[in-house]
Amino acid sequence: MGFVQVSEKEGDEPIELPVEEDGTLLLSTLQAQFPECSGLQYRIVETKAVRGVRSNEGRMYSPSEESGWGEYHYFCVFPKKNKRQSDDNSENSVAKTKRTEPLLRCFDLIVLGLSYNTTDRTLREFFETYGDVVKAEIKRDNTSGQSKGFGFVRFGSYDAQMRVLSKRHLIDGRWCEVKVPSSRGIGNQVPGKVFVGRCTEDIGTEDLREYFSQFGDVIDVVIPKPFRGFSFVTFLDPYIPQLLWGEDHIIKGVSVRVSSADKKVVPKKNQQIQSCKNSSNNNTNNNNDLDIFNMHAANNFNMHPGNNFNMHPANNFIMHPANNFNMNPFNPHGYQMNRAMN
DNA sequence: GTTGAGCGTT
Repeated sequence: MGFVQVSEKEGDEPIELPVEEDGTLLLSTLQAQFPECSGLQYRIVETKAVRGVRSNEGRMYSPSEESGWGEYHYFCVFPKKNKRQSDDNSENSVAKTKRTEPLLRCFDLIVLGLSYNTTDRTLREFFETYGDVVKAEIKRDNTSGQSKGFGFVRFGSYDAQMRVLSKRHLIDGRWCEVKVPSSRGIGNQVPGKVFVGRCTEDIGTEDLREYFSQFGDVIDVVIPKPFRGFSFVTFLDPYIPQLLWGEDHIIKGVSVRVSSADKKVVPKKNQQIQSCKNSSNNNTNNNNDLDIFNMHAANNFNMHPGNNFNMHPANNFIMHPANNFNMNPFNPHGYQMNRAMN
């Protein structure tokens, strides 16, 4: 039974580690002393070159059959720190930056229920306690100058924005709420779901899943049959879709069009609704081919253990399952149970 | 000068 001299860094005081009967050093033995270590190196005295120790399936092999580990001082190799963040492919590291960057972007928030006395200035002063206020504006009647009782506020940091969203604020004696404006056009969207237009027939479910996984966990992919030139992709995280719209997405050389997936009104069995296309929604997408989102298997996001929806900082006030749909700050009206469910 | 659910501009 022999020992190998190993130190964390070259030149450090070495520790002697026991080798196995077959002359190999177990990676587990090594990691018992150097937890993050993934391999060993040593320096050739004559050439001053650094060599790596061969390792396979948890075993490290001595440099030579005859002389074993020799008198070398071995030192540890650690995984590169920037590499360790993304453990698989480079696509994922792209995804991570893409995933957080748009999320951190601030936008105007609507402040509802304001006192008619509240001014731009008092509005700003109130929200400055949360962070840097870029803009604070009361909406007024053009002719009279009378406040309409609502306004807009914009923060400099996403952190502040999230702390403010969807909770009540006592401003000038009135309880007000801050929401994402419906003008952002997401009122009728299905959480986590995107409509992928301009698809070609050779773009299969796995192609879609593979491509969109770089932005977040994909929990469902649907290509309507017969083929109609579009498909649907559902993310676990309901925030992902709005990060994707308007961007170029190229799958298999095809520039597909990603937009919001809107709720479709599903006719009840004995109570047919004449036409979905004549319904009141005036969205420009031909994507009203959806199930009602909360009936779809892929959209049971409230129940999913890995769902971070309820964990979002903006959603830290209601944890009751029955309220989940109303917790999304990006949904100004709250989701409603469709009658097809009843 | 009243009221109290909603949704604004560039």
